[in-house]
Amino acid sequence: MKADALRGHLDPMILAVVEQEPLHGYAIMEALLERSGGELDLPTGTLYPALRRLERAGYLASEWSTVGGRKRRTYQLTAAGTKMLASGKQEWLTFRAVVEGVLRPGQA
Amino acid sequence: MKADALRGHLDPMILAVVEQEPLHGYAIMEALLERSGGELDLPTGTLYPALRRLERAGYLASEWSTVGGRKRRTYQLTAAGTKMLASGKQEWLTFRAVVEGVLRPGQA
DNA sequence: TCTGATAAGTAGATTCGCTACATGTTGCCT
DNA sequence: AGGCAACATGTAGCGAATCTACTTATCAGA
Repeated sequence: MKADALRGHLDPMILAVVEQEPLHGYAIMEALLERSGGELDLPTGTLYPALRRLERAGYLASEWSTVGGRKRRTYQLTAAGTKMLASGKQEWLTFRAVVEGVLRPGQA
Repeated sequence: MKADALRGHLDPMILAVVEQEPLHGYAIMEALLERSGGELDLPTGTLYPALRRLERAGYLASEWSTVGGRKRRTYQLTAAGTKMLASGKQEWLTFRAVVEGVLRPGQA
């Protein structure tokens, strides 16, 4: 999968994996990897800046903790993040309709 | 629809609209607009550079003509472009599966 | 002891869609 | 006659987000 296919779609995906329960960065990476069937293996240089961006934007809130001698920053959805996720899901459906309307992926 | 959602997805869409018949730039814009149900209204500063990029990459070939006193550059798929389109469609399916696996857009 | 997994981060490059601008023709409306 | 919308193509430069490559540190197991 090409790198910039992800552009603009990563944010809602990150929000989606912390929807059920708060997770720390590394766990978010693993969750994305698992939910995508092994396709979405984000480099840390993508994920960590993205998390900070989402926090700065007010969609995530973070908290430090230490588990087994390792420091974790755990992220959870804010109210704004919940709204953002909902609208992100909606925008995905629109986007999908646009691409498929143009691409007609059924046709060989 | 956000601007950079399009990133990496525009190329196969452009190739798709010239699949059936060669079209000139302006007609490609209109075809995209129509097939997307009015959602995909590309600025010329996006489309024309994209067409040149696709030609430089060998996926499109162009030819000048004059119709009704107006100059047109008509683009058609090359053999490489046809292959690229096919793999682009395939990649779209993978991408869609990844996003939907993570997003679960069915869930509110 | 050394490697791999866990954990978080930054710096800098690249890419591409965008805004804004530039140019010219045709045809319709007033 | 004049003006404006639609037709038609293009460039320059900006900005944002993902990437590669690197850094730091702990812990478990071979």
